Amino acid sequence: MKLLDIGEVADKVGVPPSTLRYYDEIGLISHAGRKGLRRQFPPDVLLQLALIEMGKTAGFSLDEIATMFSSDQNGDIPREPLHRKADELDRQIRRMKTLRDLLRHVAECPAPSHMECPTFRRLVELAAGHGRSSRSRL
Amino acid sequence: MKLLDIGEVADKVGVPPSTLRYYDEIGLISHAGRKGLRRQFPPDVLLQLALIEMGKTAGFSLDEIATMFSSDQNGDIPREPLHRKADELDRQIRRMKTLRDLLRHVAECPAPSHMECPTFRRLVELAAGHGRSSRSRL
DNA sequence: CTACGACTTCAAGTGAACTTGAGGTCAAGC
DNA sequence: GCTTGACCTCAAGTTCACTTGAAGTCGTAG
Repeated sequence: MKLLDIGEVADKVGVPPSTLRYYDEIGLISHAGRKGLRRQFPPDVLLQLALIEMGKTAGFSLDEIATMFSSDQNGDIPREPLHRKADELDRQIRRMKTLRDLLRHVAECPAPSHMECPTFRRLVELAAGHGRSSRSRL
Repeated sequence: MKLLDIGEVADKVGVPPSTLRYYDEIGLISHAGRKGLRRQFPPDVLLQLALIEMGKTAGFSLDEIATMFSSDQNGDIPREPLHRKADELDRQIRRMKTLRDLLRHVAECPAPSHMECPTFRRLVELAAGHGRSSRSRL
């Protein structure tokens, strides 16, 4: 398997090398060797970085992301936490859909102030109701 | 209209008063008076805070959230940016759905290492493809 | 009317996720 | 064989979103 220089990885995924070094340092990714001083990464790192980006988008900390996918290192997969994360994601997705609808509404609604628009208030209340069940520190 | 003490607001929305003071300080919310030294908030602040929570969940910074909904202060609503935010949310939602599916898959998949599971790789590649178009700093 | 508890300000501290800077190393192209 | 540019390390700095601490203020219950 041919290895990728840190610069290539950085270019391909669009993150600066400093970030890759940082991820390497905290053990989120790992290099498969060095050429001189330069870290050389296995191609799989591209997949891993895609996962990391996704996880960040979803609001997970690097720590959470690490534990999410480090599960496969030792072979034993803790299913419960993964299902819980998935459920959390589902709730988040629902809230984000509401927010999206809200934004689109605000963009179109002719009401002078959104707080006075019944549609707006209804959407927010709906969203607030959904959110109440799960407190997620971002 | 009856005003709410900062403590009541904090209890109702489940955030500490310190956070409310902070939001007040940066102008994300505003109080309608004081009773002694205590900030008194108009009831609308509850809606606003629900919006803020939603925005945070969606990965927006407090600054972005502020500009998103400060648009209605001066009466002129910049529609374009709102639609762009909504579109960004749509892409994010799609990525989150993929991540959710991924997590559920990982929880069930019997493969020894996820990186070796074709289903897993397909899902990640699919997600990576989606994500490529939009870079969102979280 | 006094004590209490929840608020107040202001400055400083915290943690996450990086970035930047100084000073150094190295492989590749000319 | 020397220059160049992209990497290296390590420490320190930055931003965001708060939290904490010290010292003080005030409305309400007893």
